[in-house]
Amino acid sequence: MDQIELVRDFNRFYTQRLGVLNDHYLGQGRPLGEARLLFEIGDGADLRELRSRLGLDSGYLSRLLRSLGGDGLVAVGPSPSDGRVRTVTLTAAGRAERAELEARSRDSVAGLLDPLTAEQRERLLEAQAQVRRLMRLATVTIDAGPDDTASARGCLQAYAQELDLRFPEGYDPATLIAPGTLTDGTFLLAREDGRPVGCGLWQGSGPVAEIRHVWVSPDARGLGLGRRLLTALEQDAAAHGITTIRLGTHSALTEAIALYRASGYREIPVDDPSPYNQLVFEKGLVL
Amino acid sequence: MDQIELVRDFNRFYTQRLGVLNDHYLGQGRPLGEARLLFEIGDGADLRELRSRLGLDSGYLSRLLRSLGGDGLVAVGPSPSDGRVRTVTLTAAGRAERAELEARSRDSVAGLLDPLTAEQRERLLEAQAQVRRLMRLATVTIDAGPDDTASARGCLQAYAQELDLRFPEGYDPATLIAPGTLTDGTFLLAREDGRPVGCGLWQGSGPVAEIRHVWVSPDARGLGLGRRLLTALEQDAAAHGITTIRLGTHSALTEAIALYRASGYREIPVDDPSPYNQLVFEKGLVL
DNA sequence: CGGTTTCTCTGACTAGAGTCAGAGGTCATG
DNA sequence: CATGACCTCTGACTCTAGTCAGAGAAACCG
Repeated sequence: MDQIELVRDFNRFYTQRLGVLNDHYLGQGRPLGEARLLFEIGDGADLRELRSRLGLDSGYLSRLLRSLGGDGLVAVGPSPSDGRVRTVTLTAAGRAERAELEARSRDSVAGLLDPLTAEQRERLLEAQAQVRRLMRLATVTIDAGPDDTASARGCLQAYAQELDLRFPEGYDPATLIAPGTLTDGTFLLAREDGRPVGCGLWQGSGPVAEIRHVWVSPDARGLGLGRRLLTALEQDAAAHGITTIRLGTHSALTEAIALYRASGYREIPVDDPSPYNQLVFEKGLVL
Repeated sequence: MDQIELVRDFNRFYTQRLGVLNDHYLGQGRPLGEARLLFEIGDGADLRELRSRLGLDSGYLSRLLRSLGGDGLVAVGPSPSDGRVRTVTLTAAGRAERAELEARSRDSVAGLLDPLTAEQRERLLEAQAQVRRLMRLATVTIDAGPDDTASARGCLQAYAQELDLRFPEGYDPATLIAPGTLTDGTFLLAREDGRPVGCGLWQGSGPVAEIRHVWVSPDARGLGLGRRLLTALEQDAAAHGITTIRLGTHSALTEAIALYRASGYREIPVDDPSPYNQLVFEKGLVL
């Protein structure tokens, strides 16, 4: 079996097992759509928000809520801030039912873990975490785009804020590339499910260009996304005729430095106007 | 988050990702039930067999096939061997459609693997295999039962056959415990999705009892099922007042010997009537 | 050979999940 | 205060998935 078949086989296996688990804990009169809604309402939510979060038709949502309301599980009322919007909250009965669903779900998972030894459970969790990290990494998209969209600005701002915290001397946001001024180079934005989770850019017209502002959102760290971004930047630069890439970094950014070294960069003497670039690295690119 | 929540969280993550993958490749007019059927028909199958394999109502299956037949994808005809039974085969168009479904599925998985490096793919596959092994192990049930059911006899026969192959001197099936004669002791049968995948028994009335006939089906090896069976036998014996457990084994069974040593058994001098028991191990039980 | 069992098909239903087109209320704005 | 945008609700549908009861043909068994 090749890799693709192995993954498909695992997917089949896992959906089947999950189906058994889910049928077991949801098999209690309540249709799936309503059960999902009970969870998503949480401590009250606007219908508008629920609709977009669950991707439901407004008529369908209305009907689901009426059904739940008929069983006394939810109460729908006007939003205090906007008279057009309606908010839904769980009643005591609704919270009880949600708690029962939660408990059933927990029980069915507990039943799964029960026959395993403590060490086997650890191994299962670690393997699941590994699968998840790699699948998250695989589904992050990296695309070139303008550096002055809201998402791009958000990433760059987060980057600046983080450096300001991590550098003993702080970080002056004016050091950032001015939005919209990147003409010789490419800005790459990484997204997970549409949400921006990282960025980076390269800049320069000659045979030598510089990589700057490589940043990965805290909740997407440990996936290997920094490396993917770096590789994507190198490939894009090489495709634009760049043969040597440089980058400067601060000695406080130890993980970044390790990544650069592991990616084939070698340190060169510092000759850089920026006070933050305490180390400079260089790598030759081949197309 | 505790272990149960971590597993639930992974399940949510994986179903969501799988949903995206599946919607992508099955999003093409064909309802899920019919698509599944197209796969399961394979190179022709009896309706009776399909029904039991997929757990379908006979009326429902009939209708699904009529719909597929209306699109010219399948042909239903009488079975050559039994006039009551009908067989269904894929037409050329049906094979083409199935191939297209397969290709879409493969493409969507290939798209997932594509951004990963070769090493990351390896790690993903290994982690998936690990998850699968542990989940298989966790869902195997081990229950005490009579040793003369069809399932039990099947396991014991397979055990004898395998020993006959592995022992240079062969194995005499008469050495097996005679079915139905196990009075002092317990026969345990391991099942995966109802299918027997292993067995084992302990026997003896005194404070000392013997574990015999521990066997794991080849397709369930590497899961850790041997250890689960051994532990289950020890616990059952201890619960019946046994304080010392012994077992004899053959020097050709190296994995079994390793398992016994790792499980706290220590070798004792051989004092056993069976010529196959070249080594004897012993372990004290605590309730 | 006749009765019983097995297998398939048909018709009549049900429930869940979701879509679509308005109706009518609420809000922001010129 | 009129207008358009926004939000929710209702009624009328559709499609999928599945259940149930019974009819009719074929096979099996004594």
